[in-house]
Amino acid sequence: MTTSYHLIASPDTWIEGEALRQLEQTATLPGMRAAVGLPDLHPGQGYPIGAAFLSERIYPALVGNDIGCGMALWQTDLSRRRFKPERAAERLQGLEAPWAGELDDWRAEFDLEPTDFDAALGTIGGGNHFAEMQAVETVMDPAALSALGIETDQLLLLVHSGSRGLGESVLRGIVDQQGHQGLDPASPEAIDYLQQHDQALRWAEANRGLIAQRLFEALKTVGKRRLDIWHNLVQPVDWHGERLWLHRKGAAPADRGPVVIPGSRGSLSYLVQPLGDSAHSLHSLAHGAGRKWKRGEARGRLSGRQRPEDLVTTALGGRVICEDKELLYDEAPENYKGIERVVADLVEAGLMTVIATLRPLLTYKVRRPANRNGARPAQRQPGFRQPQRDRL
DNA sequence: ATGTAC
Repeated sequence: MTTSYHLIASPDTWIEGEALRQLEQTATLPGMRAAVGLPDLHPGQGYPIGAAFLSERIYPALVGNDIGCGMALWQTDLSRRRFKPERAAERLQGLEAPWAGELDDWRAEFDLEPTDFDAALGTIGGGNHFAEMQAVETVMDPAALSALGIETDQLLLLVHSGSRGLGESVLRGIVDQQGHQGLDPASPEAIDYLQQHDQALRWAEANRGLIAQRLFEALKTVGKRRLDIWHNLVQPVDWHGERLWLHRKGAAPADRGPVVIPGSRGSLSYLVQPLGDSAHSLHSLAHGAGRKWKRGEARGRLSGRQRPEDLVTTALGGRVICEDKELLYDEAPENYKGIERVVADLVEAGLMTVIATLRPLLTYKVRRPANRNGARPAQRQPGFRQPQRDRL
């Protein structure tokens, strides 16, 4: 069966040919009913990222390895006026190490069995994952903002992370056994995969919660969770009376209330209100700006123009903690499409409205990465330099 | 994306 795909993006939005080819190819998989590319669509490992798929069968490889990856937003009680990014950065240390506290309460709260990966519970991970202190920049919908319980004079914490090694092991387990084929939802393999997948969703949610708690403790504040949204998952849906499977791979849900669509660390993030009937978009939205350049290409592309010390401050005046040079280049704002275009596409498609924009003040990625030889600790990060406000 | 593959 060949299913046509639907792309939600204006002609002005640049989308890589390889991503479209992957979207088209994925739409031809057996049992596929609908495939939607969102404006942050970009190539993944065989399957595109920034897409949603509706199918009769369950495709673990479409969800990918980071099952349960998503965004969570907290309201803190830190005054935005009194916040000193450099002081806060000094307090944020050792978040890569296993959490020293007791995990039993976390497991109980999120209904988790102990796993071999629990030492990573409460750690951010690599790639595009981060924890970021943000300030409300512009409010477009004050009523929706206060309904969410968000105060404009106190900082927010946005956490983007997933299920770390656990999701990876769940995917590897099923792919080693079944390859990339779609699973019959009634089969024992599918039932077993879904049970592990659902646990990985809860683990990822708990992970974001513990990451947030560790930052709150370091910054001597507290926070209240305002939303926690998965963008990598598969779930059953009732589609006109039929039970089908909705896969989201880097796609935020449009049917779970407000979501945050972050830009790169150098641009604003958008807190948005999904709208109305979004069946043609498979009840999905973009999950971010979308990469423009592949990981690993960035250093070669940028290192001639920008040094590491240039990359630890952003055009919006934000401070970045990232002591892994490769990662610092890989996640530089230049690697990402403009979030403004992505957001405009979704608004013009009638899929959402903007509640508020959020400004990144301090982005935590990683300190002291494990060296390839495991020996020499990373160089101390260069000091904070005053951002160039005139570029705003 | 990942206690990464060789």
